[in-house]
Amino acid sequence: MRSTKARRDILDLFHNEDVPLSADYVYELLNGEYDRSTIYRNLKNFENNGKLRSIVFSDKITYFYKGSEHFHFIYCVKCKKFERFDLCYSESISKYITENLGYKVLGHTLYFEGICKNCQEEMKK
Amino acid sequence: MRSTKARRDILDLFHNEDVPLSADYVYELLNGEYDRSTIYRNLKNFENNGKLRSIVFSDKITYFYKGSEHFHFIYCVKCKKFERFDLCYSESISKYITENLGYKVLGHTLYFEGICKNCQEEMKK
DNA sequence: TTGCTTTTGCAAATGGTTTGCAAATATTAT
DNA sequence: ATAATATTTGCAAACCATTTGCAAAAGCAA
Repeated sequence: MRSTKARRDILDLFHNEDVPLSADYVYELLNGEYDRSTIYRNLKNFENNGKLRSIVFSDKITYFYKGSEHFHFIYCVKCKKFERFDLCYSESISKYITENLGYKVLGHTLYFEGICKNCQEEMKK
Repeated sequence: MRSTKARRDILDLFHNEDVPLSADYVYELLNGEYDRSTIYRNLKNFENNGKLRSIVFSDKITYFYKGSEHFHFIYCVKCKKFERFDLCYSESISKYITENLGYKVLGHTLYFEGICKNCQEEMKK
């Protein structure tokens, strides 16, 4: 895979980013400097070589995040923002699935949806 | 909400079904007797009144399942079938999110992906 | 059955994502 | 550096699950 300006710019966005980004949001963060197809293609490339991971929420949009760590998200259905949390019981569930159902587990997806603190305050007004 | 043949036929499919069904599969199971828009509209109706729940997998297709119970799924990426499992630690995670992040939790999605026993055998051949 | 409301089928629209292709850019050998 | 080769980009069109507008059909109460 060659190093191009588009790829460097896209990947840079994720370095200090803790929450998942959609292709469209990446496009906007880069001020439309690259075509959407370029963004989509490269996000997928990064996912294939492990630099990014992706998750699909109930809105059916793919969100990407750094592939180096393992964590999960809670999504506020009002303000549409994510927050990260690290608690995860996947290992014990994986064990259960492997031992009792015989699967070879490849991965899992876990996310919560709710209303964040700020939005709860907003709604009281 | 009125009782129509379409609604009765659609809902009947879920009574003895343990795994999630897509709108398209519902359409096929009913031999194309109803228009896809009818299927889509009614699945969404059922979800709104609690008769069904839905989950979106990484394929971005909405799958519906009986709303009466709470359970999760493991999906075989080879044979594309689901299997249900009931183990879930969502309550302790919910508690964590509520107490530490201040969210009001509305729901969660948890699924695993892997390769089922049969497909593992197949792959050995 | 009448009259009113909801539901259905059809066709067209939607929207995120993908793809074909020619032009532009990165890499490699000269 | 330069030319030769392979990859990547931008553009426009295609995809595909899902949604929507609208007129005809079906459910339901009186």
